[in-house]
Amino acid sequence: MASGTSRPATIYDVAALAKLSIATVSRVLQGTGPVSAKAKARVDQAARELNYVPLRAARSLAVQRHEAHGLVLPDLAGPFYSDLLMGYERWAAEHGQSVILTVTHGNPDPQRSLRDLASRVDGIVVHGNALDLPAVQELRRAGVPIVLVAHPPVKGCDSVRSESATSAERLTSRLLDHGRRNLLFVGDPASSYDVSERYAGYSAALRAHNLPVNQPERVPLTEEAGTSFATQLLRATTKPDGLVCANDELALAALKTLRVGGVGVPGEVVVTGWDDVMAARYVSPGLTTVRQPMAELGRLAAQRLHERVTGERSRARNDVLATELVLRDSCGTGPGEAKTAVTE
Amino acid sequence: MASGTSRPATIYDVAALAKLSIATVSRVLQGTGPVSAKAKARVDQAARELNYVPLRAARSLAVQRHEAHGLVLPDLAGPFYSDLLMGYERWAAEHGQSVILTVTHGNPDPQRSLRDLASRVDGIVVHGNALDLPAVQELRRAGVPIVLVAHPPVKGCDSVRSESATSAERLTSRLLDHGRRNLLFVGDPASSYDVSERYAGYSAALRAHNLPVNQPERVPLTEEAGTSFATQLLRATTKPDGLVCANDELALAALKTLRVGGVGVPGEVVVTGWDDVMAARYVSPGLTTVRQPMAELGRLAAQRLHERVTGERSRARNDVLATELVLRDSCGTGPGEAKTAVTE
DNA sequence: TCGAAAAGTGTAAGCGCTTCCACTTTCGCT
DNA sequence: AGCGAAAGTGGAAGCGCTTACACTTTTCGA
Repeated sequence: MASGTSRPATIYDVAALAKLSIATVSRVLQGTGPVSAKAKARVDQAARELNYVPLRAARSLAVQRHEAHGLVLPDLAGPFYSDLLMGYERWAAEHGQSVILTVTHGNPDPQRSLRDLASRVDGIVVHGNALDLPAVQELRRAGVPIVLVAHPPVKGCDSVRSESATSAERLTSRLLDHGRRNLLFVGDPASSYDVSERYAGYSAALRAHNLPVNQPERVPLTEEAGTSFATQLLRATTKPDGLVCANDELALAALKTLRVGGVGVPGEVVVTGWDDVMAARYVSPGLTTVRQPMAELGRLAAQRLHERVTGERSRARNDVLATELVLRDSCGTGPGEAKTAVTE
Repeated sequence: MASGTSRPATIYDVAALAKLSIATVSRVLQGTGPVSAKAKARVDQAARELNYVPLRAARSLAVQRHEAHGLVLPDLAGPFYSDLLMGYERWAAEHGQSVILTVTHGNPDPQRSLRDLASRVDGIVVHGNALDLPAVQELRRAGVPIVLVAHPPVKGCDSVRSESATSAERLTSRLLDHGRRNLLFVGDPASSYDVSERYAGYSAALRAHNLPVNQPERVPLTEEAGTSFATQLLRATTKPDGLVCANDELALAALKTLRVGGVGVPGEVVVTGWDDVMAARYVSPGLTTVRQPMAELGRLAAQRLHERVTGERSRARNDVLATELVLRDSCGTGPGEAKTAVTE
């Protein structure tokens, strides 16, 4: 029967109740080593009776393993990181690993959080936007297995990311092929590796069309930045005929601001984003964007880390996952092009 | 100097290098007990040199404390749970607690995940949609401190939730006051405590206006359900003049489907949602909805759990946080009502 | 029927840390 | 100068678990 609020049962309690040694109890519960059916039954019974759960800390200490992964993310805003986390958690649960989350953005003392994390897990997955290189190197020096997400490969670390440059080039080319000649990349390439890749792809497309590569509009990847940039654009005497935005927040805010300001989208200006957030489907016109396989990215990162932790692989791997172009009306070339004028 | 890839340093290594006992090292590093300045300096130096980080498992075992919280969520889709998690993580980081996440939806073996979780943390915060009552009770019996989120109070557990019924009543009343007479609640109240409260508030408003309380449209809280329900509505001979939807996904999908189908919103039918997701601001007309203080809910849950864990409070508390009505054009009574016809 | 191998079990030594207790040194007084 | 208290330090006993190793019992083939 349940033991009320007394201190939780230990392996000794179980052993005593089952009239066996703690060694046998351990063997039964972990399924290691040989045990008689009789012993197993007695232990199982006793354990159930005492509501016994082995204390992780003690087990970890003994086996030198935590069965836990650390996941370091910059943030959780947007569906972006949540999906990654979801995918990760799912894989981890299926493989009996716990996941300990650390968010760096706004963290009062990331250094401390990291050290703390490192001492409770078998390995760490770090999102590129969450930590700078020195911090990652420090972890590596401490001997912690590391997998990088959305970060350029680092010697000795695995990495997992989604393809960016080529998609951005395809996207940009599409706009150019449909006659746009005065595009502008909105968003600061320096804000993350992913964004720099997107800008690189954008630039490549311009070059391929023999157009001069213009400087990006270096603004943060937020709705506020999108709004204020677009507001400013409304007042400008000469406008670009297309905005290739670094993410959907930026794109949505700009799109809406332009529309409200009387600028036709996609008529006068086309707009594209990146990430395919939910709002991209609901805004008018629908936002053309690029979808990344975030959950898959998370799953894969978890798997790669596990391989490292268990030692079943020692050569570093750098995976790149494909993205998907989602064409909607905001780029004026989508499948629903004809509908553009009518929508809403 | 960094120690390469050898086994991580232990407190013995530090003690040896500092020529002191492990007891003193521990005292220095944890800041407990008296130590001479000289000893402190030597230990700090040695620890830095060896890149020493105390092993959590060993510490946990010794002090009988994990300095970690478990957080059990049903899911991470939508901004909803992410924000909660964000708020939680933030508080936890500020107070030196790690957070271990478990997602139940789609979990191959929630039972196992839970037991596992329970043995690595000092307490657990459970979202009401994540676990059923028996599972919670089982945890309680095991003696784990528990805080419930968005769950009706349970004897002996703290709980934190946001106000629902009154907001729903206010929202519904507003529609009724503006002449709507044939409302319909969309979403299954049985799907969660929160939703049942919203329906209760909706019902209360109808009663207060001496209108018969009609049955809710019992559909899941998803975009798909919203779309198919609205599609069906388009074919119906007689339509409600307002949809009070249980969440934004439902509302957005319905709103868009109706619009595309030629039904005027908010002219013929008003629509409201719940949660204030990002898309609610970008859809046309803007979606009237209710915003919950998710991050604050997370923060508070973390705090309440901590109070329980540290034993600084033993009487259960049940907190209810206020929500905020966000009036937009979709309900036809928003601040921007005049703009309704012009928008987009 | 007998003996070697296999099966089953217990004892005890850690895993790396904290902390009680005892001990030595230093200090602040009278 | 001398004495009690405080400060500083180390020894050693756990915390709850796993797992070598040693031991006893079965099993089973010859």
